[in-house]
Amino acid sequence: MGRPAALSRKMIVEGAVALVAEYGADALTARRLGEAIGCDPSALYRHFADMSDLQRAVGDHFLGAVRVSARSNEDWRAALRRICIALRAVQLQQPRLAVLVRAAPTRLANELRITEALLRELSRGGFDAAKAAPAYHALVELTVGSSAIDAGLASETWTVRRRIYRGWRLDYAALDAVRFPHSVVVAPHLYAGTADERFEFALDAMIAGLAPCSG
Amino acid sequence: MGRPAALSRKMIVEGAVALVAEYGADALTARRLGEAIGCDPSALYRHFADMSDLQRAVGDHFLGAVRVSARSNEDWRAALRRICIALRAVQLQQPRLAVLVRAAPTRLANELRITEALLRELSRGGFDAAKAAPAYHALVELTVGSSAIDAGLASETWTVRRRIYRGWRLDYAALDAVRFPHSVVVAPHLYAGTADERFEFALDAMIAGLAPCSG
DNA sequence: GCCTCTTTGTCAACGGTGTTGACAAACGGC
DNA sequence: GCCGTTTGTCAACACCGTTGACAAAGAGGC
Repeated sequence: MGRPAALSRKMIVEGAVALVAEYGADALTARRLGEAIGCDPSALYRHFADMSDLQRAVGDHFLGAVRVSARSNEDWRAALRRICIALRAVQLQQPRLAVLVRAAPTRLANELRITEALLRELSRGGFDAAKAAPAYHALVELTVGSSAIDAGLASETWTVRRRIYRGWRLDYAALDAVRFPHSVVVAPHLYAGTADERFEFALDAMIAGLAPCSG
Repeated sequence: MGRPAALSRKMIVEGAVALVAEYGADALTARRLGEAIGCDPSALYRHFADMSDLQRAVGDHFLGAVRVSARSNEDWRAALRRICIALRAVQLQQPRLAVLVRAAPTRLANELRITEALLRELSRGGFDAAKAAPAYHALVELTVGSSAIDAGLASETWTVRRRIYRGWRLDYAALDAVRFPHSVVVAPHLYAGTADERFEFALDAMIAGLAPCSG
């Protein structure tokens, strides 16, 4: 009953995804989305409580790109590593949306799928329920948190990022060697390589620390 | 020469800090700050490039609360742990400002101080320059990233947080046991305890993973 | 067929944001 | 006393999320 709906949550999310894919997450405003899908901005509020509600739905849509299915002959550590790296890659693609996905578990379809996969691999690694939960939280905090840090530069090109990192290294190297002796010494190695490499180093350390000295 | 300055970066930051301390980081807008310190909003732009520049300065001010000086009879691991926990605590106090501090190294006074301290402790733990840098990045990514995740609820009371966590646990427990078998089993342990406890578990795992099976 | 109820999209508006450009005040140097 | 420079003020621009009143359009009861 009532006036027939010209819009739906699904249609709105699809329009929003297209908008974000083309113009970036900053373009995801009520007015721009309304113009893109041909409706008044306020019509969105008939289907979503507020913009953050819509943003969560869009963010979960992007999580759909994370492949979590088990692969043959893949160690549970390797599987955890692969899933976390894929999760991070998606977060980096849409940093603005990642902010909302990470603020609280959305418990939407794709997030649940990823959570289930991580817990599955931990179970395969011998973690019982009580031990899997803190390990899961540790992995998610590192993965999602790392994405938050690197998201700011994710939209820059590889060349620009390298130049920025070099600038930071030079800044640390130029510090007063009396007040900042260790910073000056380590400066050449700070922000070396890519952010992905730094994350993978941290991830490997975390996985190693979760299951110390065991198979 | 020129008209004498009634404002200064320092005065503005002090006013901004007072504003944030009293009304929260959301209150840190050009108009509200201008009203608080008795100047036109646009005057702020004579001293800061834009609002994010000002926010970085305010964020660094709050980092001043992190005590980094070495303590006697403190293991380097314990020192790293203590500094990271203190850094996280500050970030959680001002989550909105933390967003900017973590986006890129501000290389402002207090951030440099903390960086130097972390590198100092890693050096004490036997890390040479090439090994200290990735370990430093791993610790910062975990610490700052974890803060980002928990910041959303940091302003709630202990009671409210507990209720929210319980709601999430119940949501995971109520999932379809066929599609989400591991989630359902682990559900009672997800978001158990406090966010601080979860972070400290992750931090201990990370520190253990950085220096595996050694003294 | 009509009347009513409910849903849904439109419209205009409110209060807020960061930021900019033109202008005036107030100093130091000549 | 003028001149150039710095600095604060003012008004405005272009946005933002969100809300309340209103109109369109179907469903159900009579």
